[in-house]
Amino acid sequence: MARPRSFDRDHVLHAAERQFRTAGYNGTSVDDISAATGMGRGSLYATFDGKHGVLHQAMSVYFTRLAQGAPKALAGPDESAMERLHAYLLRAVHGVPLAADVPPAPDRAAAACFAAKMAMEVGASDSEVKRLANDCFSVLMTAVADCVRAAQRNGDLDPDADPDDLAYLLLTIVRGTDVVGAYGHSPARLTSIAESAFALLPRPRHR
Amino acid sequence: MARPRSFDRDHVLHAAERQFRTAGYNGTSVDDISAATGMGRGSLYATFDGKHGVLHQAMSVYFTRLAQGAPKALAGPDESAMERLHAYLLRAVHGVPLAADVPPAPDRAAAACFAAKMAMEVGASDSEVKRLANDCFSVLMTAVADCVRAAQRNGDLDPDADPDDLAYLLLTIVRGTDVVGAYGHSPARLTSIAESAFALLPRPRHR
DNA sequence: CTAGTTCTGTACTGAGTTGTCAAGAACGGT
DNA sequence: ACCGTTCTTGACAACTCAGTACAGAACTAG
Repeated sequence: MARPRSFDRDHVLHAAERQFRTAGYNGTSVDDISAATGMGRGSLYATFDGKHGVLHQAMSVYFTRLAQGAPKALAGPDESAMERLHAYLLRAVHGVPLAADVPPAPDRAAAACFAAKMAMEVGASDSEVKRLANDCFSVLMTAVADCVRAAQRNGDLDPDADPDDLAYLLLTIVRGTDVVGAYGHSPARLTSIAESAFALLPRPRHR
Repeated sequence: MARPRSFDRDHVLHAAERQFRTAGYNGTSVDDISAATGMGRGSLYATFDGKHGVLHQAMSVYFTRLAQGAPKALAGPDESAMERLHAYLLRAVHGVPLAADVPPAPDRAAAACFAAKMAMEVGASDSEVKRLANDCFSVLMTAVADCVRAAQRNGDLDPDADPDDLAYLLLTIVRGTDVVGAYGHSPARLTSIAESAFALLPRPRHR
């Protein structure tokens, strides 16, 4: 009946995410988004209701990606829960990739968690961004806390430790890695931080 | 001989810092800076060379503030080194205050480390910002690492732990707290994170 | 009091920005 | 083949912004 869309919504929001990540929200104009996505101004406004809308929906897609990826990366048999936590910490060194098949990022500041970066920049004046970022965090929290519980069941972590507290701390470290990475520290240094964190996880009391 | 300045340089840069913190670099216009500082456009350009200059010099002042405050907060007798580390972690919950006598911040996103926030937003495209932020980090690193060494001397921390690694990790956690705070988590939650981190610090091997 | 120097306020320019609109293009049903 | 519907494109007007220029104010040495 009508003319079909000539773009793929997810693909467009993906490109917008990359743009927002590299230049920040206030650092990208609608024309930048237009260039990055290939969509014209008019279509952008009609489809996403301008910059605000593009950001919100891009964050929503990002959330979906996390909600699928994080549990997949962290769920599994109790025996290998510690390995998964270890791998998760080490992967944080390279930042959050745009997609599974895309190399994480050229410069480290653009590799930070999209939700975190937007929350830091405009979260104070845009409560929707804050809410979306919080949703992303919650999804990660659940996945990490579950993995911590698995490690506890397997006797790799102190069963007396509060798994939620531990998960909060681990995610705080992961987000902190984004910041320290933005300072320009080498991947080797970030790896060393991640390893230190892993080494300090509370092991079960000896015997 | 000539007309004297009618403003105090440090006071102006302080006001600019507050503005940049709350609205971000790209979110504040020169007029915003003018309004926040009380200086006219002309004077701003003549004195600081525009927005770039204001940011760089504001960060420089911030660096000076850290370079004085952090060692003061973390240096002291070995016996109380652990207490100082503990207090430092807990203070991070409320963010970095604008000044010693000013309450840290209204909303938590503006309470994050000024240097870190700027590095995250524009560090990728402004290497001077990256450098200044790194300087801030280095100053903190030295102070924290020294305090860790003091705690080790006093037998409160495992002497086999690398003090630099530990300091990097602690600062990563502190910066991560800024991010988690920006998500909107309660101070109680942030305090819990800080306490968890402190509890996991490596104690000397029993006996 | 005057001359010289530095600072301040404001108006201006050119570039860049946002959001809107209308004209045309691509489709499917009839 | 036509028509209604939906999408796209490009242009447009109003506005904001960064940076500059200039005229005048504040001050002091002599």
